[in-house]
Amino acid sequence: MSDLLERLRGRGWRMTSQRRVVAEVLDGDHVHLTADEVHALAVGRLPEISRATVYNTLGEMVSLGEVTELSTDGRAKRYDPNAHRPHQHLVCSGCGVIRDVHPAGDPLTDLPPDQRYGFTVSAAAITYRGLCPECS
Amino acid sequence: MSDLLERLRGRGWRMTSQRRVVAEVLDGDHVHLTADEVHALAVGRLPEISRATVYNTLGEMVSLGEVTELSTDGRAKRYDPNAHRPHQHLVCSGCGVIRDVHPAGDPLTDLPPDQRYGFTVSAAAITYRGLCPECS
DNA sequence: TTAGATGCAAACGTTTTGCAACTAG
DNA sequence: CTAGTTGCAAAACGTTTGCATCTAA
Repeated sequence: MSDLLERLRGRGWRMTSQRRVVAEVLDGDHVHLTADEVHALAVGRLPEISRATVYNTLGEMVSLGEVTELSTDGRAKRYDPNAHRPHQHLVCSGCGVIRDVHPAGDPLTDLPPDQRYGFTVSAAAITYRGLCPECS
Repeated sequence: MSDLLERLRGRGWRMTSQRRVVAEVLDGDHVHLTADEVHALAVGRLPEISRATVYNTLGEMVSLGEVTELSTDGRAKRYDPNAHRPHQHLVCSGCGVIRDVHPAGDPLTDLPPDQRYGFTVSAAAITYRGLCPECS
């Protein structure tokens, strides 16, 4: 729980029941959900919410920088409500579930300038892959 | 160039003109291509090759472990023929182009056992993000 | 009151699949 | 000869968009 809703409110973001429910669903869970999973859970609280609104809302949260989009698995994107605290991801190759992990050090500092090829490097993400207890 | 074709032949993989052309196109280029880009280049050498065959062939190469699939950007997957030599990726947020980089150290060793949550961790990939010289 | 959010359904880009024809071994 | 591969077209999948309606501020 990282108070996503508070942060969005604090930014003066126009609040609607749909947006609140999307934020609550995303923030309440510690695994990272796909857009469709968010929609399924949101429907439980607000039956008339549409898939398009969920997609649009998630996209806006990403643009605001309050949510991170994870394209880590080959299938649907997953959304991470924990955009402020630096962390990395542990992905199960079997079921696609994602856990946050916090290895030591900042990966950005490990890429020497002579390996940046003129790029302006601004972020680094580490994805650890393996099998979760259930899948192994 | 990493002799992808040789490796595939060495595994007794049934060789056809389509498969050879896909392997050549993928291996000949140092940027990492999308399936559609591979198809476009393959058509230049073998006009009747179909999109489905390119997709299937790339998928098989991935299953064989000779090619790595990169879902790094929100768009189409890209394919990396260099599945042996350990390396990381530098992705342009503007145009999606991907470069190989070789930072020091093995990221796997940076994830302590108490952060593995029962997972059998087998791989770690670092994605550096930024803007390439053309996009910045 | 009104700029902006919603729901619907249709479009979109990427990838997979069913099936008959073809071909490497 | 035959198991495995191909091309085609259509379907599947995740996601985005156009537009009329509705609503938070």
